[in-house]
Amino acid sequence: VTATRLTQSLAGDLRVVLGQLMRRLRSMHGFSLSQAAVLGRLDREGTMSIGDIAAAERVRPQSMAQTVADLELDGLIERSPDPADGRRVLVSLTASGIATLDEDRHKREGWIALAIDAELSEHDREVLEEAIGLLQRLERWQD
Amino acid sequence: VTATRLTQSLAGDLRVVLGQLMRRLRSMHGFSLSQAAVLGRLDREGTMSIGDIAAAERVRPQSMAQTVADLELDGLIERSPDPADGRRVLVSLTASGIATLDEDRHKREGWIALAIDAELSEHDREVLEEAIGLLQRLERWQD
DNA sequence: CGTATGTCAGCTGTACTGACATGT
DNA sequence: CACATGTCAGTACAGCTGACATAC
Repeated sequence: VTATRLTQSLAGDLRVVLGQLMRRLRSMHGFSLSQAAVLGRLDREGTMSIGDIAAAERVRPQSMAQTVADLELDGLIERSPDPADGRRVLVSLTASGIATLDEDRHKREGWIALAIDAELSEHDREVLEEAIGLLQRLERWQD
Repeated sequence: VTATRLTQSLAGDLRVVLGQLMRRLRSMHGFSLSQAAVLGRLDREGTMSIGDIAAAERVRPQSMAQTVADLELDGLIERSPDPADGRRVLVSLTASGIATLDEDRHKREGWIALAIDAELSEHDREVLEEAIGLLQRLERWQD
């Protein structure tokens, strides 16, 4: 029932590097990490509702509503009611949001992606992809 | 210079699963994740100074001082001056801290370790170990 | 009516920077 | 003296829950 000492070390190393990565990710952007994540996703996937974005980012709708509200204050996204369903709010990038995203990409946005391209071999990328699947399984594990 | 669309997706998936894992880790414990991390580390490595713990967890000494102060208020750890260097503060588990850690292990502590033992094959564990090294390289990458 | 979507308010946890006291 | 260690105060960020309004 008890985890082995070796597994505990592995788990500890994982926990520490997760924390480091999260903090480095946070510190890299002019806007916040959550905001950058939303901008990038809208750019990749186009207009989405708040609930859709929340589901994709795996946070509560209330949390995403706040992030989207912050982005709207900065003029980077635009909200409009869904003509087909008055409850839904459609979120899309503004011209200013697209420009900001482009500009930021040349500096700091997409940092993980750039690091992956610069640092990892093809083999490494395959290992990372497999490991992401493992991490997802761990996250979903129930005692 | 620009990352490929595929790498961007990989990076996005990684970012999302990192966030999920961090949040799940946080929600699993009676005490906070940082507190649990410190208790576990003291148990594995014995008495350490605040600076030592901060370095191992890769956070600033000021942050660790706060975590340690919280644990002291709960009576789970004990602070004592280093007889050999009056600037240093040695931190060790109290009897109550050891008891709390033991008790919690049977419920929620060491959750990642338990999940790894339960969910991952020997091959998976090797992949994870390799991936942790890759994540460390990514974290240290400089543009 | 019940259900779904989004919002408002308040809270917790985490770690940061800058300024400082004290000990070597 | 300078340097190291730790602490205090203030700030930023991220996400949560509960209560609620509105639309289907």
